Amino acid sequence: MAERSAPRTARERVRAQLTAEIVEVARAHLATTGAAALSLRAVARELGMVSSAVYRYFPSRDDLLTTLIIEGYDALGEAAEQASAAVDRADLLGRWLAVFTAAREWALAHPHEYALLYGSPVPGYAAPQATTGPAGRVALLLAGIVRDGLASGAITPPPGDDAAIIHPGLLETLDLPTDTNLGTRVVQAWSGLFGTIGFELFGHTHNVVANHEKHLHEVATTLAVAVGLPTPE
Amino acid sequence: MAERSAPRTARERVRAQLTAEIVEVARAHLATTGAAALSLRAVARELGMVSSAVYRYFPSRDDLLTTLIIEGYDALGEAAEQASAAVDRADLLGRWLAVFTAAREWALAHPHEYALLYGSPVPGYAAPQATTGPAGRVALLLAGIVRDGLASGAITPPPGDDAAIIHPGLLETLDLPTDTNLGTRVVQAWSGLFGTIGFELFGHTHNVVANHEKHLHEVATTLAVAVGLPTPE
DNA sequence: TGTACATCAGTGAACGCGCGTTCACTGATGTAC
DNA sequence: TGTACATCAGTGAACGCGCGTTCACTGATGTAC
Repeated sequence: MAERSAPRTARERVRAQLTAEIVEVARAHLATTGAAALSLRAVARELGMVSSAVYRYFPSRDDLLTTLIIEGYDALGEAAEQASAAVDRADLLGRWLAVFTAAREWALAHPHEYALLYGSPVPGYAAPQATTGPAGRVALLLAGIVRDGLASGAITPPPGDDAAIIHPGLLETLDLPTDTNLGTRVVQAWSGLFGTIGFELFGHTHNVVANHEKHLHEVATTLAVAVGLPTPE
Repeated sequence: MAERSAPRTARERVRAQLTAEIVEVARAHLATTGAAALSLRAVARELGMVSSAVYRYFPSRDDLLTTLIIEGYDALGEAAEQASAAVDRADLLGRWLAVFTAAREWALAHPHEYALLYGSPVPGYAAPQATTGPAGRVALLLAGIVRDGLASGAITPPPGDDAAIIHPGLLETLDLPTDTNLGTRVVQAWSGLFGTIGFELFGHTHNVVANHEKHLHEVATTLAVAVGLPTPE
């Protein structure tokens, strides 16, 4: 709850570093064993410490998982944010496509982390409140692009009644109107993005899609049209 | 490999029934424990038999999983097919929406089975060839609606180059043209459907979407427009 | 119809494995006076 | 600067658990003559 201040003493510095090392090893194990099989004992073993010692750093296996999940969402979110920020701010479609592409690339580079974030819930694990913030970063990015388009007049919002579909508090937070379909379409784009990535990663489009990169580009473009973004021709 | 003929002797009938019972209990366990934690021993226990006896019916845990997966895809596929067949054949949008709605309802009624089919791959399990057929039933349904629309002239195919994105053999099997974007859009609709369902089921749209039924309806409509289906107004 | 043999279902014990978590403890590092 | 005490990291043993799979076996069911 209360944030620790920056480590002062030597002991605190060592502690912070070892905590980070545990997370790092756990993340590496994730990449080979998968989330459900992630084992505290195996992580401890690799670090040359006895399994009970890990409990000085994480009160339980679930807390270690929570850390991995939060860091995963943050890494993915940051990759998408950077890719989007590298594009001319006025080029809405360019930013939109950059988010889609960056998310896919991050997922391909970290397939097991992706599965931890967007695959089946880990049995016996309930995600705490702390994960919801980082989980929304990519969606926020997409909503931000749409908001910019609205402000500049580039986007003509599709007719609809978001108030009946989307949580009103969220529309307010995102600064989106309640009497259009924009919020619904943004959510659709968000789940469409990760649905497409998931299908590729989990093998559902094996022998179906021949060029996944081009396919995601098409999906992103179609979803851009759906939110009213102007596309060339 | 070679298909068994219908059971003749009493022993064969008993065997077929007990095999079905094992699968049934395993499916029930799935609904409470999740796929990764599904245990042969627990299933045997519930059936009042010793764990090694199950090996008379399934050579390994993975084979039991495979059976569950195939039956899951088939149950979902059948639900979607029946819902679609109940609609006037000429009402393309109606059939389309029926498939979306039926898939969501099946998923809500069988969340753990859904997770087994569309969630993260079970660690250490590789899906055999036999699952790919049943896995495609819903996609085939969507493609069939689009094909009907093409044949009747109701659909104006979106321009594009499916040949560069979709496996050409598949386009041939589905009897779809190679010089449009229809195949890509059908795949997008397919992954968009399960992406949306997955987001709902796995809690990603908690505090985001207030009315999931309406939301899926909107998503389905947007995707219908994307494949060129005529929609009212 | 009756007998001899083959097939199959189910048992019970065992192998070898790994897991999360607790607890009393030793010894090192930090802090207060 | 030196000493007495408190804090903390890491140890090692243990608890209690469940898992998939193998194997030699008993006894019942089916088959061929």
